[in-house]
Amino acid sequence: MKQQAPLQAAQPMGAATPLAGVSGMDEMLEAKLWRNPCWFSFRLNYLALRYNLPLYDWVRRVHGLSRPEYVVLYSLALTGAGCATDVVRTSGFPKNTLSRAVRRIEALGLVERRRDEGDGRNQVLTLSQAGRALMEATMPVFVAHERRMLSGLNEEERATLARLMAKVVLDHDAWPDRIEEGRDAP
Amino acid sequence: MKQQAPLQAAQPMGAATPLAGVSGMDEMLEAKLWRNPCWFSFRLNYLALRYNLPLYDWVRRVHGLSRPEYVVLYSLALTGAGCATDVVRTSGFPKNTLSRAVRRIEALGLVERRRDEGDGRNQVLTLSQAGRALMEATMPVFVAHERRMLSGLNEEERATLARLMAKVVLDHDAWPDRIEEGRDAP
DNA sequence: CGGGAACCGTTCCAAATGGAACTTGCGGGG
DNA sequence: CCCCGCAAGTTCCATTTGGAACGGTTCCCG
Repeated sequence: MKQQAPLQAAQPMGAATPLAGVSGMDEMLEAKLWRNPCWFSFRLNYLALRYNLPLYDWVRRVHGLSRPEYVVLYSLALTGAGCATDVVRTSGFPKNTLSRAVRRIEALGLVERRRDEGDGRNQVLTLSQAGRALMEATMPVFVAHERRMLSGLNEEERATLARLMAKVVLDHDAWPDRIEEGRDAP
Repeated sequence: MKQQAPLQAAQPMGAATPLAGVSGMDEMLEAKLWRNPCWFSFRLNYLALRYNLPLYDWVRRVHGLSRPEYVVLYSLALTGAGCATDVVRTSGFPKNTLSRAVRRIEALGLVERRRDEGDGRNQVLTLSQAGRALMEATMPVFVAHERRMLSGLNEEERATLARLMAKVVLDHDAWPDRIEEGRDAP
């Protein structure tokens, strides 16, 4: 095949070894897993994709809701109430996208929105009865898909994974939101 | 605040506990971390977002490449060669999006493409010299951002995280690509 | 007080996106 | 040997997306 030497893998990356015997394994997948200086981001993006695509496609076919719309509902189901900006900060969707999403799910009668007394800029969103019913019908599908994806891990491994990922998330305000132009090597 | 009881958290979710003292902590972020039956997918999506948005915004501003375009280049940098479908399967972008991406980076002289002898359907992509130079200039920025995000973990924790996430990824063909209509409780 | 900065949500519009249909090339069973 | 099915890439086009600019509100500081 005469392939040029790929960029060297930089860091040895811990204990992990290639799992020698996997034969039908996609060559590119293996490279991204084991010869990738950005090992973390690949795992992240790959898993996120395999999680999101089937579920949000299902939500759209069965309930006619887009991903941002469902994300707003989901967020409200967890917190009980919140404003659009809370969802912006915890989901990363741009605020205009969420503004549209809120308008639509309000029109569908899934959420109620009222101005926040005391701060006229905010508007408080809450699930309506219909919204709550929708969430109770759909959440089990999300939970089931997640469990299936994690079924290769035992209970202890899942707990460790949850703990480590949370530890990373909790550092979040040390990260830049924007990377400046010139910097190639900091 | 009179918020309705959120959907119950289903599973106790391992050892992890709320980290009692975090005060300025966003209420919704905390709910999504600690009172979320889909704890895994939230961590996944949140981290992926905080990783992707600044970096791909930077790539676009500084090098004028879209995310799918850069993903193709990145994939080739790791494997040396591959066809568009390999990238589809390891990145999750739809194939028409990647088709456009390949066309553009070819026009920019960053990749070369030739028909695969022996199977005329495939086309083999390889980085050009310019493409390789671009990757060598930009990868360090990606690596640095990833390291910064993981800087709260020590070496051993990072190795554990890498191992566990890889273990999940390697199960990938047991997962459904599509979720069927009727199913609410399997 | 008063003016400027920051913040929330909305609107506008050019550009990216992705589902579906299409083209071309391989392969396997009558 | 020839169809029919399937896989890789491409094209088409309606929809979604998200950057930028805007209006209204609150906060801060002189």
